Amino acid sequence: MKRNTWQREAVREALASNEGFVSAQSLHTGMREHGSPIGLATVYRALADLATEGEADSLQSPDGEALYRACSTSGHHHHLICRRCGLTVEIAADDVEAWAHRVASEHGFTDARHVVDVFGLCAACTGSSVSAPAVAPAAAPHRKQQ
Amino acid sequence: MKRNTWQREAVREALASNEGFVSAQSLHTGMREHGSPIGLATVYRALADLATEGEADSLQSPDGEALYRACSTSGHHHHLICRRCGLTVEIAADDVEAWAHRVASEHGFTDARHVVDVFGLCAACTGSSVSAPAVAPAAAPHRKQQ
DNA sequence: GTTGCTGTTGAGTATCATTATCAATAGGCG
DNA sequence: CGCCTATTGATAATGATACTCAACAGCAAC
Repeated sequence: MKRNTWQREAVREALASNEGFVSAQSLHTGMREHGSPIGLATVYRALADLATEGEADSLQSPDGEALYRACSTSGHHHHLICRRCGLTVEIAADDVEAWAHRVASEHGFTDARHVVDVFGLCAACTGSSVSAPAVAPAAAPHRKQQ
Repeated sequence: MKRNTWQREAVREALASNEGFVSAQSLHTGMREHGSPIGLATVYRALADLATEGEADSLQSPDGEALYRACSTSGHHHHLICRRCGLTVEIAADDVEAWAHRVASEHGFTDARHVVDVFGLCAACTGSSVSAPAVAPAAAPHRKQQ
């Protein structure tokens, strides 16, 4: 039986309070900074569950990190993501859905899924593009500083 | 100055001899099995270089691994990938390019890039879908066995 | 409210991919 | 041929994520 724990709810809320995509790591760090003693493993588990249940969307960042986001639109959709501040807009893309299935079947492929995401600079970040990030860095996805 | 080494050439060839996307790890393993004493770090470096120079395309597998492929089409294009055997077809997608830029600018985003890939089952794999993989597993991207 | 069963948690550890380190090696120009 | 320096590769380091297992905490029955 599935139990209700404050941890799972806390992860859901922390995710919902985020504008854009966040990594499990940074979500965990953020939650601890807010006083929650939640464990890292639990955050990973909760995020995986939410993604499975369709309450969250996930994508792979170019760095190979998995990023998560609580999505308001329940159905299938795609994302327009600011690569500077992480701001995310949900976009419907019926044209693209149709295109994906068409090219798949043209080449004999079946059971087509697709990954379609657009990265750019949002209006705010375009303006302040040359200087340091002007927006809350907490909202931005975690980046490795290698 | 950029030097020509047999290692770099060997990676290029190994990549070219592959139908679909391969991970750096499996490419390295395969090369060693063919008798090449090349080092893992060198394979990573060579793949990163090839990707930078546009001689190879890379994408993140759902497992978070980076996969590489030698692409014949020089310009910008996308991929239709069999999730069973790794077979990859290069597809042009002018419609999608236009769409991506349109939705980006509609939302005030600039400098739009996009990730567009279609995963499915190729004709051969669709036929043998219920049983074990019928195609050469060497051609399939490496998968973690967790 | 108490008890007991069992799903969940979390600290630590393991694993895997990838990158950094650095001494030894080998292009390629003179 | 010899030198300079880019490249290599064995190994260690790093970072994300998954696993382990004992302690804990929902929840239902009493």
